[in-house]
Amino acid sequence: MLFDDPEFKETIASVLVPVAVPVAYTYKVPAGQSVVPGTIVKVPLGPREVVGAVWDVEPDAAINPKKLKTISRIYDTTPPLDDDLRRFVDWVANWTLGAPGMVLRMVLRSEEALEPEAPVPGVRRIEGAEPDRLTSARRRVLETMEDGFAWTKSGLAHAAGVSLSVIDGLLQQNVLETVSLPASPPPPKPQIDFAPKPLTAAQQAAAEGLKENFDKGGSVALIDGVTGSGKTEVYFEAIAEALRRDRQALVLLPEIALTEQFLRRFEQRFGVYPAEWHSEITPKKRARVWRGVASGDVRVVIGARSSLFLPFKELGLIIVDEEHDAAFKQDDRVPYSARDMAVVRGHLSGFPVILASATPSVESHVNADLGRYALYELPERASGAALPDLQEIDMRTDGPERGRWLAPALVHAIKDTFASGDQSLLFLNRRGYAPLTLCRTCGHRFQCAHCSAWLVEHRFQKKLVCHHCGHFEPVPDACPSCQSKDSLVACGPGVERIAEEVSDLFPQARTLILSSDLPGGPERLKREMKIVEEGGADIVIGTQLVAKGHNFPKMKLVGVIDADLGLAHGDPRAAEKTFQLLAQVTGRAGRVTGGGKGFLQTYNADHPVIRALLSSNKNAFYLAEIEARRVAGLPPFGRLAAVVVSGPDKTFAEGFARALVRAAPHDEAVTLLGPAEAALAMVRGRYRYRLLAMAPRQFDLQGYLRNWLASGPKPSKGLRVQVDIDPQHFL
DNA sequence: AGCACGCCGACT
DNA sequence: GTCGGCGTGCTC
Repeated sequence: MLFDDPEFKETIASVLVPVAVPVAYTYKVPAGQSVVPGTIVKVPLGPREVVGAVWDVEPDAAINPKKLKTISRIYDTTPPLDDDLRRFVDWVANWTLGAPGMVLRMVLRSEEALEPEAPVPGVRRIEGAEPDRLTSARRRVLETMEDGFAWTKSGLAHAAGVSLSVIDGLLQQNVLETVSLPASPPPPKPQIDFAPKPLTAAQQAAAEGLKENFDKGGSVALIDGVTGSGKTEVYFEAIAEALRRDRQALVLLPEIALTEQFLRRFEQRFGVYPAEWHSEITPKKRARVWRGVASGDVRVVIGARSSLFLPFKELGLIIVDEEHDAAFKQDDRVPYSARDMAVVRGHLSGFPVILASATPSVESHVNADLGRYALYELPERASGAALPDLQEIDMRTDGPERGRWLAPALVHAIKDTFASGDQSLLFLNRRGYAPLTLCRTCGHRFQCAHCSAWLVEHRFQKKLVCHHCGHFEPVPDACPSCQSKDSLVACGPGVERIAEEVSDLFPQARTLILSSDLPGGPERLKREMKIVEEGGADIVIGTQLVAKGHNFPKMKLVGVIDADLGLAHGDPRAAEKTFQLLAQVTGRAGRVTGGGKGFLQTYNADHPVIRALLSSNKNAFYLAEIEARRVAGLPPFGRLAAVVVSGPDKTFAEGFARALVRAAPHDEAVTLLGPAEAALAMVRGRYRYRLLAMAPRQFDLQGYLRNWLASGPKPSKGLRVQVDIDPQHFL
């Protein structure tokens, strides 16, 4: 019988498609062709065709075979996704309660990469052929081509100093012929011993320890080093070790803005630039990096969180720099934490992962403390310069007069710094002139019509702006409520107001504001950053964007205008975020030349975050956080799981959370911390309610949540369940 | 009538 | 995530 003949037997395969469905779909494999798990394919899906990957061959077909469609294309020039990557995709999907296909989508982000690189059209000399007339331009072209190699048209025109039409003329006369140049050659490999820097004793010890981690499969190391202690030099040695072992390495950075200087430092150490991967890479380069990573031609990638899903051929190391940074969390589509998933990928594939930060997150600190992570501390600046001398200014007793924001002690320090020709940085994480405007007569407060936040006055632009949704309106002459004229007062300071006070106090000083909303956009900001770096400003007033990346060699003084800002709101990470931000900012003082000074203006001099900053004792901060959690009756760090439930429907989110509490075993209570991180969610304007639930690890949250989502009341549209759990405990 | 927009469900 | 179907409501 025909159907018993193996030649004619139809084979089927399950294929993950980039769609939010919970299972892989089944397709027929075209006759005479074969696929393996991981093969990248194109399949019909509804009215269109999509790229997916074979997840299983010969599955038990659970669907009417008559319904099956056939795989329309098999990408056989691209290597199939390996077991490790497929396990990783499944793991992340389960972890985030998302569809595996949506995770796979992050792997297959460059459809262009699946095609072999298009050959470059080029030209070559036809042996012996001569042009009818040898003009000087033509002679230059032929001389340039004497080596006999093929050239691209534009490259040749440029090298010979002629226009393209000269080349076209020679082609016309059959002196040159068009050929296909092989696509661009593989990028040069990093040279392991190109220019290693001499290491301090502490750096050397850390580098040695990291090398040993390669023999302990899937281990995690935390490098906790103060600003300027040379963390980068240490993990460069780990990259060198990965390269020695013929493995690829990946460095994750939280922001694109940080890549440029990293690329330069890498080039100085290894002699070549690493491949770059982030959202602003052009599609062509993106495809080239994807292919290179899959073929093994690319050995080191430096990228944003999405590079975690690249199909490395032989990945052997991931480094997460600035591991505490919230930018590693993706909030849309598949919500994942790249830092945590990096740990997972290392664990699944058995290679080391390195987390690095001057201010590690509390969970990483705890993991190191519990011995789950190897800890390497770099306590000193590599240059030997002392850390800045930090002092508090208690605003209750030593504050400025009414209507002023700089305390006398800080003004004095700025004066001294200015007199000795050094720079001062005044840090205030608040854009605009004043965070609140109200009417002196009737008490009217300017509120955003859309989201009820206060409108922030921007005096330069003469606008009242909502920092949550972007809504703005002109500053009116009269109070809209009582019509009184000249009765509006600005309450509290923003950077613009501090700048006003500074110009008043130091009219001779060159003052500059660094804030993301200045007219002129990113280009102007870049220019001004450079001006500051080169010493072209004496007093800089900046928001949080001065905290990272840039080195200001002449910066000798940092004054934090309001150290309490950010400690107040209901975000459970408020203390941690404030500590990290202020530690990074005050760490700038004297970073390059040493001998910096810092001042914290505070009304909460007893707050543990302020105390920890002043004592330069990070441990005091971590102890305080751990204690705060104990006092609040929450499960300790390192032992808990958390789920963020968010959606436009308060009733649903709360019902969900309550059901979660009820479902937990009574002695392992799930704790609710709602509405947590609500501010962040609302900034994005998508969710009105957000709750954070926590449960101990023994409680199967994923299983419970899946079940609940499937059988509970129908969730309103826009509901998101986001898992925010340190996965270390589940590995 | 013709079409813009929003919501909903299917997609193997 | 993306598409088509279908309802509502509005107009050179």
